[in-house]
Formats: sequence, C-alpha cells, structure tokens
Amino acid sequence: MVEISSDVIRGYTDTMILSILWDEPSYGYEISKTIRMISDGKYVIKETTLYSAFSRMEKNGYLKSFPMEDLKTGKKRTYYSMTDAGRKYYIEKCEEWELTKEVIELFIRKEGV
Amino acid sequence: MVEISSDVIRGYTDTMILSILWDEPSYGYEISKTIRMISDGKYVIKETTLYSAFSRMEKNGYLKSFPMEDLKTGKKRTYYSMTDAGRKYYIEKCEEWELTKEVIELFIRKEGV
DNA sequence: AGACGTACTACGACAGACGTAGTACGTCTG
DNA sequence: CAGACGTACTACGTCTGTCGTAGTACGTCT
Repeated sequence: MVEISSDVIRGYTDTMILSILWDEPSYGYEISKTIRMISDGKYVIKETTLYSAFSRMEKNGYLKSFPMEDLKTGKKRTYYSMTDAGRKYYIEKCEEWELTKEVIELFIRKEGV
Repeated sequence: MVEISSDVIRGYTDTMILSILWDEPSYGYEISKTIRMISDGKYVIKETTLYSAFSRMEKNGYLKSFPMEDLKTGKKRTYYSMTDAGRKYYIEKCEEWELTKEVIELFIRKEGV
C-alpha cells in the first residue's frame, strides 16, 4: 500500500486549506472533512497540522479568523476566511507547483520503464 | 520568479540522488552537477543537503560508499552506489509520487481557471 | 453510563533542509 | 606569484512543519 509521506505534502497543506477557503469561509473540523472527502480518503490531515497551519497563516496575513455560529447547528465555531494576500499566495503556490512537478518528474521513472 | 521551495522537495532529494545512481556509481560533486544539469538549473541541491542525504541513505542501507579514483582526473573521491534496497526504495518513491501528485492536483487551480 | 463524534488547545519531539564555517588541493589569471 | 575560483568534502548548529500525546468540553446515540 503506497502512502503519501508527510515530507512531500509539507509545504502544500497550506495550499490545500486555502483552496477550500477560496469560495467561502470555513472552520477546522469542516475543512479537515472536506480535504478527506476531496482526496477520497487518500489524504487525511492531522488535527495538529491543521491548526498549526491556521495560526501560521493568520500570522502571515493569509487568513483572518472570526467567531461565527455554524449555520446548520448554531454552534459557535472559529471560522477562517482568506485575505487578498492569501489569494495571492495561493496563486503563487499553484505556479510553484507546476514548476516543482516538472522538475521532480525528471527524476521519476514511470511504471514499466 | 517562481522558485521551488525546499519544503516541497523535502523527501524527494533522496529520490533524485538515487535516480542518478541507478545506472552507475558517482560522488557528491558530480551528482550535484548532474542534478543541476538535468533540471536545467531549476533546482540546485545544497551541499549540506546532499551530504546529509548520503549519510542518511547509507545508514538506511540504500547506498554504499567506497573510495575510488575519478576516471578522468585520477583524484580520490568518495563514490556511492545503490544497493538492492535502494532500488526498491526508489521504485516505491516513484509510485508514491504518482499518488501524491494526484492528490495535490485536486487542490491546485491551473492558470486561467 | 459510556462510547463516539465534534471542536478545539497546549506542549514537546523529530527529521530534513539549510546557513555558516573550515579544510585542502589544483588551476587559472592579472 | 598571489589571490580568486572550482573542486570535494566535514562539522555543527538552527529552523520549520509535521506529528504524537494529552486534555477539555459538549452533544448524541445506544
């Protein structure tokens, strides 16, 4: 069973989170469920990784947190929304990804080659 | 200028090195030049990163080092060659890469989308 | 009553990448 | 012929992101 190593994901958890926040604000638990769902269970972000990413990104000005009540349950949650800097950062990371992918693939052998 | 962040490469430097050692043994400086050449200057591995990867991989049994004279210059160099475990590891990393790439791309927006 | 899901926070460990520095030797250049 | 530069490392310490462990709190389900 091939598994994704955290060393590869490292540096892209932020991008995943921002990708989800692009359209609308959300909060921790919901984001983690969304990531699991989108990746079809192939990647499950650890809680500590998630919340440390939040505080890092808020410190860097990519996110803003605010308390809000969950629309469905009415419970108080800590929501996060993207800032303009966050959108810019996300777009840059997407460009960086294309380059990184290209470079790494120069050193990868496809199955059967 | 988009640059590759070390957090993404993290965990794939080993794979790059092994990729170069697949066909024939080589030594530090030569490997670093080869990586720079293959990636067309897009990725330049730091010396410390390279040599710490060597000792890590030798400890893990993926590489074996031996002293040998450079065929061109006749100078003594520390050569590294892949073990069977190294080849197995490299193949696994290539498979892992395919999965990782798939997952990350689910969170990446292509230019203009 | 206790398990489980939800929703966090705090603290510390770990590993890989990197910065800085130093050594040594040979070649090239002004 | 002195100094810069390329080659070929080694040693040591720092930083950062991920993750393990643990704890809190509240609601639902069985």
